[in-house]
Amino acid sequence: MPKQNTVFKDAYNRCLRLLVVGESLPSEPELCSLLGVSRTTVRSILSQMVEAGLIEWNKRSKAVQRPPAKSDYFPEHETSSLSDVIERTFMKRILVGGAEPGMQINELELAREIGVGTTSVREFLIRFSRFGLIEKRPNSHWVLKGFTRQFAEELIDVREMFELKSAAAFAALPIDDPAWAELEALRRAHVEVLADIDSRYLEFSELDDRLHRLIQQASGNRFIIDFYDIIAIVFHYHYQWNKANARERNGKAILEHLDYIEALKTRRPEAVEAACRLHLSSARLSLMQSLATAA
Amino acid sequence: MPKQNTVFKDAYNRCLRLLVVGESLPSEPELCSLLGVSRTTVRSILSQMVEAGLIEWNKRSKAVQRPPAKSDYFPEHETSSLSDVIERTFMKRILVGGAEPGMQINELELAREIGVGTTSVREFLIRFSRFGLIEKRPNSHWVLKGFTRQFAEELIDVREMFELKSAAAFAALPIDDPAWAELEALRRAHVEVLADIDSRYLEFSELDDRLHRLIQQASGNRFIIDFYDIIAIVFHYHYQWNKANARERNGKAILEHLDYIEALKTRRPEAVEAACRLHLSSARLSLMQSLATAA
DNA sequence: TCTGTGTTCTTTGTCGATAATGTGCAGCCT
DNA sequence: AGGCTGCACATTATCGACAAAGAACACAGA
Repeated sequence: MPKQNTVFKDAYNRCLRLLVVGESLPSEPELCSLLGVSRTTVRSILSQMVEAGLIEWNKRSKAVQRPPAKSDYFPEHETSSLSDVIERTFMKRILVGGAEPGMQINELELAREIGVGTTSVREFLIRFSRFGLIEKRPNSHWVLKGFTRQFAEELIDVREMFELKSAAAFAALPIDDPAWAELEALRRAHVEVLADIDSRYLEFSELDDRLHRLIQQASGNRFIIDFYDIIAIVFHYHYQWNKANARERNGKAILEHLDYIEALKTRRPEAVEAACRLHLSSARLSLMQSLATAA
Repeated sequence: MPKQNTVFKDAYNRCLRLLVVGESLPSEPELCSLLGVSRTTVRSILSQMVEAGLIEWNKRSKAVQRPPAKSDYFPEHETSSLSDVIERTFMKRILVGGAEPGMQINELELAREIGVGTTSVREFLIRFSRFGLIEKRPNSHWVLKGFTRQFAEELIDVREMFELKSAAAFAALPIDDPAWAELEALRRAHVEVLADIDSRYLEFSELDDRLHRLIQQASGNRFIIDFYDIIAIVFHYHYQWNKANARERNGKAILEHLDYIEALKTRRPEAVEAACRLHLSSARLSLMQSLATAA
C-alpha cells in the first residue's frame, strides 16, 4: 500500500461543502487555491463527484445536481495524514500511558501497533526527536527521556528567554505594522470568549497559540519561532488529556493575556516585560501543578 | 543493497591497530567496549582476521600471527556511514556550490547524485531540517533557505542568549565539579596549540568545539545543549571551506578563549559576562566578514 | 491575449524485503 | 561464582517498487 489518499479524501470532504444546487463549481485553478491542493487532485475530486451523481462535468461547466448527503462524506478518520495518526498515538502513549523515562522505543513494535510501515514510524521519530523527549542510539533503539518535571523546567526556561526577547521586539514594531491589527483582533476574541467563559473556556488553547505565535513572529528569528512548535505540541497534548481545573485555569490565563496585550499596546518596555514575566510564571506554575497531580 | 557494513569496516580498521605480534587479543566483551560495537560485529572482525591470516582464533585464545600491512585496512571512504556521506555532499552543495535561497531541493535527484536510495536522503533532510536551512512543503519539494547573512544573524543571536546563560551557570558550578578539571585541561591544550600556532592553528576548531560544549553543558538544559549542534555544524563546514585568514583568526580566538577561561575561573559573574560577550561578538564579526567575502 | 482544460511526466509518501548489526540465553571454562 | 563463548533471534538501515499528489506544457475557448 503506497501513499494514502488522505489529501484527496480531506479535500473531497471540504469540496462537498462548496456545493450549491443549481450553481456551477468554479474553475479548476480556482478550486486548487480554495482547497489548497494541486489540479490533479481537484480533477480526481471532480471525477469522483460525477460518479456520485453530485455534479455534471463538461469542460468548464460543473453543474451541481444535488446537495451532498451525510453518506457522501468520507469518514473523518480516513482524512488525517499518516504522520498525524502516528503523532497522536505516540503522544498518547508517552503522556497518558505510563511511560517511564529510560524506556526503549521499538520502531517495529510501534509500527505494528499503529498498523503502518516502519518507514513512517522512523521518519516520525526522527522529526519528533527535535522536541527533546526521545533520543537515538545509532544502530539500536530509541530511548524515551520522558515528559518529566525536569523536561518541563528546561522547556519553560528557554521559553521565557525567547518570549521576553520577542515581546520586546513586538513592542518596538513600527506603528503601521500589521501585527498591531492582529493583536487588536486577538484582544477582541479574548474578550468575547471571556464574556461566555463557562461554555467557551476550551477555546482558550487556540487563543493562547495564536497570541504567542504572533508575538514570537516579531522576533524575526527562525529559531525562536520554530521553538514555539515544541511548546505548542507539549501544551496541546498535555492539556488535551489533563482537563483538571481547566475552567478556572483558562479564565485566569485569559485575564493575564488581556493584561499582556494592554502592556504591549503601551509599547513601554518595562510594562511589557512585567506583564510577560507575570503570565509566563503563572503558566509555568500551572504546568508544574498539573504534572504533580499527573505523576 | 541493505545496510552498508561500514560499522564493521571501521571497527576492523581500528582493531587492526590493536594487534601486537605474539600477544593475544582481549576477550570479546572487552573488544566490544574498546571498539564500541556489539559482539556480533566483533566476532565478524575476528573471523575476517582469521581469513586474512592475521590471527589464530580458538575459543579464548586469539594469537596475533603477523603485523597488519597497509593493504589489510579497508579504504577510508568505505568506513563512513551513509548519513555522513550525504551530509558532506549536501553541505558542500549549499555552502560552496552556488546555492541560491529559494532553490528547490529534489530528493530523487539528490539521491541519484550521491548514489544512494531515496529513503536515506529523505531521512537526512528531515534530520537536517531542524537546522533551519531548509523547509518542507508537504507533498512537494524542500525549499532551500540558504546560508545567508540573515541566517547567520539569527543563529548568532540565539547563541549569545544561550551562551551567556550557560557561562553564568558554569561560574556558579560547585568547586568540586569535574567540569573545572576539564576546563583546566582545555586551558593547557589551548596554551600548547598557541605555543606552536603557525603549524597547529587548524587545531583550533576542535578546541573551540570542546570549550563551548563544556560550557553549554553547565546549563543543564537539553535545548541549549542541542542547539549547539547547529552552531557546530555550521561553523565546522563553513570554515572547512573558507580558510581565508584562518591563521590570524584562530590565533586571535585562542587568546580570547584563554581570557574567557580565566574569567570563568574567577567565578565572578561580571567578569564572565564581559569575557563571554567579547568573544562572541568577535566570533560574530569574523563569521560575518567571511560571509561577505564568500558572497 | 489571457485563462482554463487535457495530457503527460516527475516527484513524494509508504510499503515490504533483506543484509548488517545488536541482544538475550544456555552452557562452558577458569 | 563469575566471566566468556556459541548460538538463535530481534531490530535497524537501506533499497527498490508503486500509487498518490504535484508540475509542466500545448492547445482550446472566451
